[in-house]
Amino acid sequence: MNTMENRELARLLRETADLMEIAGADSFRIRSYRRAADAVETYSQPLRTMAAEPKKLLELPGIGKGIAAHLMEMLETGRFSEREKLLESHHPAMLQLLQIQGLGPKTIAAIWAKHHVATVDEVEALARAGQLRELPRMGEKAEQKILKAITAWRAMSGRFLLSEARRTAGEALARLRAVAEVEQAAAAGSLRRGRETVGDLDLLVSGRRLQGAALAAAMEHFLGLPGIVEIYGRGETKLSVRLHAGLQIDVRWLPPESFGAGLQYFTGSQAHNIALRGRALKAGYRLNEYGLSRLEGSEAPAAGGRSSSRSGGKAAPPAGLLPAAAEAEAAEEKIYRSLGLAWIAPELREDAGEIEAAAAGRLPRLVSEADIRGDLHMHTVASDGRATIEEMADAALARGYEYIAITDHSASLAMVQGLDERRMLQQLKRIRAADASYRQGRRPPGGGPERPLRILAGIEVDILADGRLDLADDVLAQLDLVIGSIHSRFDQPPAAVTERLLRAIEHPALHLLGHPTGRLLLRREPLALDFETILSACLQHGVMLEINSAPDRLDLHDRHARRCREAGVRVAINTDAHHPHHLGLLPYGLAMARRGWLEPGNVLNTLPADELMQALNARRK
DNA sequence: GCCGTTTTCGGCCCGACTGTTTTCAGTCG
Repeated sequence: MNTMENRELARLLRETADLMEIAGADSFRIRSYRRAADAVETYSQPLRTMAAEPKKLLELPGIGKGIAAHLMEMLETGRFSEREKLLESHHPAMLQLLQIQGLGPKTIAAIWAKHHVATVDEVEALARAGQLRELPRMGEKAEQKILKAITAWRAMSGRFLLSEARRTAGEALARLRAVAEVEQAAAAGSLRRGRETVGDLDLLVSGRRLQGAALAAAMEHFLGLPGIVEIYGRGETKLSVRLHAGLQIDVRWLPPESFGAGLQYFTGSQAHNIALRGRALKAGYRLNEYGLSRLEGSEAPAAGGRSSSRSGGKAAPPAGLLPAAAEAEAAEEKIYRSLGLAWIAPELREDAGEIEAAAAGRLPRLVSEADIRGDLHMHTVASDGRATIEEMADAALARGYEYIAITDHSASLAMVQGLDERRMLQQLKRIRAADASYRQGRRPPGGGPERPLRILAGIEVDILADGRLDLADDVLAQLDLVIGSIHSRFDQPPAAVTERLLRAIEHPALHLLGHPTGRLLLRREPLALDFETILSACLQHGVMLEINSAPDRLDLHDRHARRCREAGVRVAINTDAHHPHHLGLLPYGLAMARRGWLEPGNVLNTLPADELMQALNARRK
């Protein structure tokens, strides 16, 4: 029986599309493969369950006879001959080269044709030797750019976006929890702290009957997790594996009475733990992963010894990124309390003042999912979204939101058929009509009483190289919300991008600055912009910043979020939803907002609808 | 390759920008 998951099938299709691109295949054909990959990945059921009825595959949008046959081959044999054929004439390392900013299929093909070279290391050597510039339309500047991009790529490789890591952690934890003797299972480490990228996963398990043969059986069961390609280490209490994608997972067993202490210890960060242990020492304690104990001369373990509480009553700890068992956090809380500290949210544990604040009782009341009243950045079929205004509105109602803003792309993002003035005005009419209907009250799709939803009209407008916005002022003036983003030439020097943003901030129509510090994608180096200057310009002009929760990008850094708080510049935490289910991806942006110590008052979309409108209109005066 | 049909072919994905050019190819979104 084949175990290929949808994600794996989608990956093979995408890689094949990449190889086809290097091979110079027809671009529409390539696009079909990519669209099919999207369809496979977002399909709700595992395709392997449909292997018996190949015809059902054809019901998926973007999958026709050709790709259905490819999928059947993969499901039945685990192989994909079309891809293998391409790999005979092309090198698999080319797929990595495509991740280098500025290196595209044409250049990669040209390098191969001339030098028969395809790995990152080899291309780097060519560039250093000044041999890349011998290729047509390549010069010294381009060569230097590629060298820089390789450095940036190296810095990011080996780390995984929070969204990917979180999804994998969810699957891995589910597998552990399926074992009867496992009473507690939680993710610790940088994932729990909500870092934008995660190096590896630390999973902790515990259970009173989870020992001896039961523990060994549980570990064995875990090894059935799809995608494991290597077992690094396998001891009595620890298991280390590597997944296909390269992510490493460590599973650690802890005695039940140490679970809280272990969770604290393995959540880190290291700097936080060092500071905390220092504080413990001063107070006469020793803190390690097994608990907090008095140093000699004193008895009575202070905390971490038996987390007893089977209370079941929920103390409702502040919502973290991954819902760890409430009782585990309660055990953690004991440790902090014993050290004279309030429990510190994982996102804050960076030794960045959180311990002092906890001691003084001045920890922020962090913004949480429950505070968010609406989403102010979403796309529809008018540009590159997958759903209509009404479908997005229904999804928002189902989440209990009070308002949304429809913000499709403007014209210069031509690939997605962005809106020009004429189409924006048509879209505006549709949004106003939908608003008129939904503000009267609607029953959420899942049931429940009728509730009103405000639908604001907006645009994600492109900030051009000279700082102009790419829609006419008289059209922008009719919109409730204008988000300015840069969609091209992020490889401009930081000073040029800063200048570009500053010009846009002066534009009276702009409310929100999207991608304010440069995108943090796996392929990209975060841009070092002059953030202080940007912030003071925002403050002066009443422009706010966006924290974009889209899974492949976290634009604002935590230190920047914290500077927003200090400077009094509001942020909006939006999902950039292209599909109704993207509205549920809020945690990625929230984690960053929380790491930036943001409180509800710092966040635009925690405001009630009336106050939100006031805040937006204030910009106009 | 897929899709839709005015159904078995023709349309689908294009503008901004850079570095290389001297008119435009390649990359990105």
